[in-house]
Amino acid sequence: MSTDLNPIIERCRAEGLRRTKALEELITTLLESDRPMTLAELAESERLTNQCDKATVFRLLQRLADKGIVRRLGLHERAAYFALLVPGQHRDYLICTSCGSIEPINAPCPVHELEKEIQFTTGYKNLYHELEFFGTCPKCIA
Amino acid sequence: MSTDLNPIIERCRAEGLRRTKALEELITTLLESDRPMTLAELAESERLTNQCDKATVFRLLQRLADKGIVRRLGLHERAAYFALLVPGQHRDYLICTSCGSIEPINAPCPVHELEKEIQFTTGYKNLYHELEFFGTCPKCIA
DNA sequence: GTAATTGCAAATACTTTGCCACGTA
DNA sequence: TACGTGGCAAAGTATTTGCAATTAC
Repeated sequence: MSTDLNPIIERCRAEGLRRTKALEELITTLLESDRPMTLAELAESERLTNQCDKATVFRLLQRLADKGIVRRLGLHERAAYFALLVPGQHRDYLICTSCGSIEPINAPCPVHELEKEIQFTTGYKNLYHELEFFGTCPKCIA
Repeated sequence: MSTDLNPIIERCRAEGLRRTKALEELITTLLESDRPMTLAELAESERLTNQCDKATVFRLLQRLADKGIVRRLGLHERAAYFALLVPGQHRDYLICTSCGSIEPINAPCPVHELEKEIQFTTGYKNLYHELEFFGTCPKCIA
């Protein structure tokens, strides 16, 4: 990533977070990574392992997610989700970030072209994808 | 879902699974649900709660996932993933189901149109999406 | 000085396994 | 009969919290 540390720290400050060494190192680690990371990976990463406790990293991530500065990926409940795989059928989902409701999307999935392209350019085999939309549902807005 | 139970059971049989009451009820429950479900939801669902133990549901799901009949959603490690949220920047990922490596995708994301449409038709607010491609990477194929 | 932040340890939550009994083929 | 499957209970792993001490502002 080519983004700079300071503007992000400024956003944190604007949200009322204090500028601590742990915060700086955490943001820097995420900036240097070009992919999502787990709590364990972060806590044991070079910059953080001797800097602070895993619980601190956890709480930082929690605050940052609250403020919209990081995002926790996945279907949000702590548990794993399972779905039946019906040949020739593909489902994408719409999930309310407030009440957690999940509903299937009817619209045709616009990703298949890209999927083929990725298969071609990267050499990955057996490609499939997961696509989820998140937002606040009408009930939760009211 | 409008799909029928028997063909799926037949696929299970073809994969060497035995036709048990628990298997039938589990598949039926997943068929009746139009969204992914957690282990706990399944184990406590009407059809299964007095039918079998949670461990049984777990092992069934495990076998079915092995055979490609159900899919476990998400980034596959048991842990939660976190990513920095950079305004104006969106990332999709390509993940190897064998070695677990994650890399960002450069191609422009083809989902924004659909996202707007969903926002319009469903009344959800603050929409965003997550898109991941899964497959076997070239290294793991070799 | 005050409130946010941290470390450490303990508590939860969800997942996974061992072992022996049981049911399907 | 043979081997996949099931129940129950225990172990494993990741997340989350309590509380007193510390630090940023």
